[in-house]
Amino acid sequence: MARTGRPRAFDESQALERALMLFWSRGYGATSVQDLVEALSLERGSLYGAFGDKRSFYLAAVRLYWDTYERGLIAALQEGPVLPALREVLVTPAGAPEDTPDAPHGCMIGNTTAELVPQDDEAREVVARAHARFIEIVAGALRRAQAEGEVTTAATPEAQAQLLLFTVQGLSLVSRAGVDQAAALAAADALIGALRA
Amino acid sequence: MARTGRPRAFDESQALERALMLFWSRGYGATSVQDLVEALSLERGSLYGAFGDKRSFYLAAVRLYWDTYERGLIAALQEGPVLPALREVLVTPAGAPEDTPDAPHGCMIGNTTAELVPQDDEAREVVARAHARFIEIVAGALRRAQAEGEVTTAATPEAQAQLLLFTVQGLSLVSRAGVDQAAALAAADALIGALRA
DNA sequence: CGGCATTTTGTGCAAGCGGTCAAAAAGTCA
DNA sequence: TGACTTTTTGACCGCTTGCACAAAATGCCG
Repeated sequence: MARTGRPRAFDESQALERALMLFWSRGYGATSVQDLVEALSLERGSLYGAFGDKRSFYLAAVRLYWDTYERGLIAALQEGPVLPALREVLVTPAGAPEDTPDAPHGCMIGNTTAELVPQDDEAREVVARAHARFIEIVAGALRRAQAEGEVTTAATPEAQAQLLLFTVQGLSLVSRAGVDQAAALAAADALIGALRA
Repeated sequence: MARTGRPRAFDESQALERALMLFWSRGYGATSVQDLVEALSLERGSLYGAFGDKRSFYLAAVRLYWDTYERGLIAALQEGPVLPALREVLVTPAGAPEDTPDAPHGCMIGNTTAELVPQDDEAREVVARAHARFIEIVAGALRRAQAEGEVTTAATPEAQAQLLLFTVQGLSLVSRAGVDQAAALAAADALIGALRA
């Protein structure tokens, strides 16, 4: 049932994707509902009808972001040597050319942490879940890699995964302010090297 | 000359300190001028007269934050073994009790990076300078420690310092969303251990 | 074809925002 | 004391914000 009524005039998931890009590049506070209305080419009322208020909309975008990221992370780690894949994971957020002013910067989970988490419990949950999943996935891969002798057993896979979470979050954050590309790569290599058995 | 006119009724540097606390705990966007007026117990006009607009005020607070941090960093690294001091530097931002809702969370440089840098060149400068100084100071200490055989020479001091910047920024960011204290310490130890010669 | 359910559209609104300003107050100095 | 300079004070402004709502539009189903 419930298939009656006037149909949507816009593609909901595509609108969410565009909203994600806006929120990603400008942040939550700096993106006004007006901006969204213009960028998505729909009216205010439609937006509120489809996605609820601005906060819900933003959180939906963050969830989309994380789902996408998580899929990529799992795919990157599921086979082959782990360290090169992890190096790629680390280095990717630093790779943005940064010339276009509206290009997304940094990791959206990190942005959300900084801007929303202090006063928004739902945002905190979303972010905490993302962190937990990251550690779960990466620690799993590291455990395999330790068993195969690829990664040092000087620390537990969980501690190593936690360290990687810190590093990737820090790297993508620091990158927003501009970072010497070569220096960032050297730092990533230093970490990956330290994990090698 | 210039000693005439009605004298200030408030302590400017103390006001700046309180403003720092507010901005630190709530962020830029979530701190309204009204909040500042109430917390500092002065009127709107006085605030604008003394500090200029909200952005300038915030940036002044950030500079105060960094100056304080930098002094502490230099003091911590100037003598004795470097690695324990670095461990402390790493771990400190994770140590906040987190119970009080208005307690500052994370590193204010990191918060500024996430919230202001994308659209504020002056903020970007302040942040970039802080990053550069951090690396300069830490790399200097690491160079000494490498020479004394305390720290591995598997990577350059600069790369190691850059890695530490990423990690401390990431750790303090991630901490805002709540982090298992023990896990954070384990990760920090994993990194410090990896730097040991 | 005609009710029905739903979305679209665009206007409207109260609240809060950052920021300004003119008058009163409070010192200094001749 | 009385001009002069600066700060305080609190009212005020225009703007933008997130959000609500009523009327029109649109497609489905009996």
